[in-house]
Parts: sequence; C-alpha cells; structure tokens
Amino acid sequence: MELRQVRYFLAVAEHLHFGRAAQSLHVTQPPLSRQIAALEQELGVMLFERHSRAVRLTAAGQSFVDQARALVGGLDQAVRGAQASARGERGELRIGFTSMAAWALLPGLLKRYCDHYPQVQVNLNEVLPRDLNALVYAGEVDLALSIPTAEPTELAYHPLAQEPLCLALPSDHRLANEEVIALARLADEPFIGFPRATAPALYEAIIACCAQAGFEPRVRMRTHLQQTIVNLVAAGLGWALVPESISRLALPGVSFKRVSSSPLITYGACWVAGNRHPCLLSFLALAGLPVNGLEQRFDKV
Amino acid sequence: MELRQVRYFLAVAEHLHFGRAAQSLHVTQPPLSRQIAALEQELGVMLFERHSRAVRLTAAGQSFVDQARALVGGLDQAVRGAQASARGERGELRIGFTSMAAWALLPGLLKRYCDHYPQVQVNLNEVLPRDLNALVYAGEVDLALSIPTAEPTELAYHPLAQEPLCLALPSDHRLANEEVIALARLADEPFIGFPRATAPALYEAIIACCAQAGFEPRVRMRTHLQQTIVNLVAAGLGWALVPESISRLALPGVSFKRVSSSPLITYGACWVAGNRHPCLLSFLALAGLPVNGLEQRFDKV
DNA sequence: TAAAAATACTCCATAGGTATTTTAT
DNA sequence: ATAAAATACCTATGGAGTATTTTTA
Repeated sequence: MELRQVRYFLAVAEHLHFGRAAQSLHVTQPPLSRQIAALEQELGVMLFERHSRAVRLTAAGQSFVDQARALVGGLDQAVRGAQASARGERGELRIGFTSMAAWALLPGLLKRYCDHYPQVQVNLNEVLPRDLNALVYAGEVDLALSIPTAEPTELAYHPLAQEPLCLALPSDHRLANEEVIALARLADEPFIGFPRATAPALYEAIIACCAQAGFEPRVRMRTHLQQTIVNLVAAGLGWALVPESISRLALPGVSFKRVSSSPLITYGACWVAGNRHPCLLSFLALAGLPVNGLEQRFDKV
Repeated sequence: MELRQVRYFLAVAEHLHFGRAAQSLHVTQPPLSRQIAALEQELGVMLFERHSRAVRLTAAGQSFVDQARALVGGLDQAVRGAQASARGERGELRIGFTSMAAWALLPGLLKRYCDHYPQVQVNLNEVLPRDLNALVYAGEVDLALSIPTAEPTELAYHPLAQEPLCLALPSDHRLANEEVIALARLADEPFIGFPRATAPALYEAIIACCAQAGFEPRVRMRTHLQQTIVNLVAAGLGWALVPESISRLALPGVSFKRVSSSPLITYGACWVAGNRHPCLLSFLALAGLPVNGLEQRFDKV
C-alpha cells in the first residue's frame, strides 16, 4: 500500500464521485479508479459501492475512512514534530554544571532559553567540577557550564561571563565594619580553601590574589563546595575568597567585602565540538556563542 | 511523501546501517540512500548523521521514528478494522421489531448473533407493526422482525418461525379449569381485540380461528399491544386469542389455554433487498436465510 | 587503507493520460 | 439516453539495479 492510494481513497470518500475526486486531486478519472481498485484488491475488501448514479462507502470503507483520516493527520504531526526538533524547539537538553555556575551563570541563561524554547525538556545535572568534563565527553550531558577546566581535544569551550572574587568574613570579625579590606591584614588568619583539583582555575585565581597582597594563605581547612566554605566562615572558623555571586547567599554570621584588585574568574560553556544537537545549538546561539559554521537545518533546494 | 519512504526510513533507523537496512528490505543500497535523501529533502530536515563508520539518528530523526512507528502500526490497525467490518465483525446493526416479535423471535436470534459477533453494536427499535415497513424502507433500521406485512417491492421478506395462537382467559372464568377449550363455547362472551391495521396477518388468523369454530368474535374493546390485551383479560374484561409465546408473561389473573386447530402465525425478517451491510448479511446467514448470491467480501485474485 | 554512503547511468515497472466501452438509471 | 465508472492502450516518470566515486576514520 502507498500513501497515494490512501489520499486518493480519502478524496473519493469525500466527494463520493470518482470524476470530481480526480479533479480535486489534479489527475484524471481512470488512474484514480485503478488506484482505488488496487487498494481494494490489496485489502481484500470493497471500499465503495458503485452504482451508476451514485458512489457510496461500504461498511469497510466507512471504517477505513475514519482511521485513514487520523493516519494522514498523524503523518502531518510527525512531519511538524521532526521539523520542530530540527529547529531545537522540541526535545531534551541535558546541562551539567557546578555549584559555582549555578550561582553565577545558570539562572540567567536558563531563563532566557526557557522563554524562547518552552517545549524543550531541560535536564539539569549538578556535579563536582572534576567530574564535569567526563560527563560531557561521555555524552551524558550536551553542555557543561563552569569555570574553565583542562581542555581535552574534541571539546569546545567558550567563555560567557566573568566576575571578581570577594572576601567572606565572619560578621563578628574585627574588620567586618570596614568597607574595603586590604587582604594583607588577613595574612596570618586561618583561611578556608578547597583541593586544587576541585577547581584549578579558581584555585589559581585565589593564590594570585593573595600573592599580589604579598602572602600565601594559611589554609586551615578544605572542602569542595563554595556553599560549605561560606558556612564555615559563618561559623567563625576563618576567612575565604569566593566568587562574588555567592554573596547572594545571605547567611547570618557572614559578611562579604569587596577586595581591591581581585582577578576576575571566568565562566564558560563546554560541549563536544561536533555535536549538532539542535537544542544545544539553539542554546549556544542564544548565549551568543559561535557554532562553527555548519547549519543545523537541511537546506531546501 | 510515500509510505515506501517511511518504511525505508524505519528500516535504516532500526539497523543504523544503509547496507543492512537495504538487505532487510530486499533492495540494494543506492535506491535506499536516494529515497532517504528524498524524504529528508521533502521534510527539509536531516534525519540521519552519516559518518563513514556509523549512522546515527538526528534529533529530528529520533522524533520522526517514534511517530512513524505509531503511524505504520495505525495503518495496520486500519486495514484489520476495514477487513473486520467487511466480515460483519464490527459495526452497527439496527433492528426494528414489534412487541410480538420481541416475545416470540427476537431473544433467540439475538443471543445467537451476539455470541458470534460480540463486537457489533446492536441498536434495537421497538415500534408498532404499522410503522415497521416505513422504518426499513427509510433505511432507519437494517432489519425488521415481525409477522408479515404488506410487501412493497424492494423489500425482501423471509419467514423464520411459526407458532399457534392460544386462548387467554381470566383465571376465575368458568372454563378456566378445563385443559383444552372448544372456542365455540366463548362465542357469546366479550372478546378483546385490536384494530386490523395494527397487525393484519394476526387479525386474519384470529378471525379464521373463530370462523372455524363457527362464530365471529364479539369485540368488546380494542387496543394495540398484546401485553395490554393480556392485562385486560387478567382484569376479567373478556377473553382473547394471543400468540402462544406471550404466555411466558405469567400474569396473576390470567390463564392460557391451548386451542384445538389454531392456525399458525408466521414471524419473519424483512430488509431492503439490495442492502449489502455486512452485519445484516451475517445476521441473515446465522438465521439461515438466503442472501441472494452476491458475496460480501471482495474476492482476492 | 578500507568500510560505507553517495553518485552516475541504465532499465523497466508502474502511474498517469487519451480514447472507448460498459453499466445502470 | 445519459451520467459515470471501468477498460484498453500508450507514454513517461521515477524507482531499482550495476558500476563507480567520494568520504573519513
């Protein structure tokens, strides 16, 4: 069976007249008659009662009309669905990110994306920075949002935003009332850090910041998450340098202070270079990132 | 778009390999590649990512697979549905009947039919005998079950069952204890009848029955329905001759008696002669009636 | 270099067109 | 007698096969 036959059948069922149905299909009557006959042959069932002045649907024909209409409608839906998928308007976008990106970068990008592509299912996956590249590389997420990581080949990386570091101090600290604080005054006080491997770029930025002030931080304890670091500061266990956006975390017991001449840390997006997933491409385009030439849609002739 | 392209697409989507998909379709690889390309062209969307060692579905392709599978499955359903309709296994059968047929004929036929064709929706329409032919002729029912009526052309009629008349007497009647009653003994007592037009054949049978006993019934009152007649008898208003099957109506106050040499009244089916409705044909076939040659199913070659 | 899809070219199956016949009203 | 579908026959589009090229891992 071919769709042509189904379309012809529906035309005849609508007009109940082979000649007019043929006209509406822009063919002549004999080929139409033959296609219907072939269809009846294949189904093993008469679809029309032919009388010399009238054509009527048989019971089988009536049954087939209803289903065939749904079928052709469904095909249309399928086509539109595929086209929408190709434009990145439907489907699934899997985003991996670190907690730092969750504070600084994710909300804005995601709001913008979801406003433009409300039908896309976005799956968010928060992991430790050290696991992020592997996730992208294994194809378990389409996109990673974080500070830069060691860049394996095959992964594309582009910066998206920057922000300075700021100082997190216990509220009852002797310097907590000052506006801007020279970092050197904290040189001898306990510093709360994290393992270098957790986020190398941030680690370097912090070291550089302290070095500029002429000291190396006295690391008293280390933990992975910035939230945890801020909590430890709030408990009075030391001071820390954290991305500025985390200061939105209005935690009792901690004050955030601007630091003169802090280096900026950079956030960016990272993805498998050849990935043409339309949802990814739309996301990148919305974020203002280059997509390396290739067109996602097939060019009509 | 043609179904061939959808089937080819599904094969490639399944094998993710043009060569093997072509094999499974019993065609060679180049035509398959061309059909897929044509499909992509028409949709304006790439369905596969071709790499030299692997073929993968694009997002659009994935979306299309799911819907196309359902579609092809739906087509199969549609075909089976049409074939079932042609065999009279699905659909609707509209039966008109009189209350007499409801007692004598309908239950048995209907039980048998519904056992064989459980998926057919049977619509029952009980009317007065005088309206039955018009109902069939107007195409509002496919089949009428009743005693014979004036036979217009175009309507086919075949007898199905016969039964005798029996006597309905008030239980306290002086003859109520006798086994078989000679009708002549009731000649002078009030008779409960119905207008001739309501059921001419039954009317004639009753008149004949009485004539054989040598009298004309003294009609005291008339009403349309046999049930009503029996109720009037139960109230002691007279006697009546009714189809035997109505004696199943075990009404207090009425006794049913056999009548010697009652003429048989005939029940039958009546339908529009040319009606090829498969449900009608199956019903008639089950009832053992002739269907006038024509085959309902299209003969495969 | 090799596996696999795309392209070039040919052939034929079949869809479509024209003319005519059949059929039932 | 006529309207309408079926049939006969012809033409040509386009789908399928064979041979070959292109592509990329």
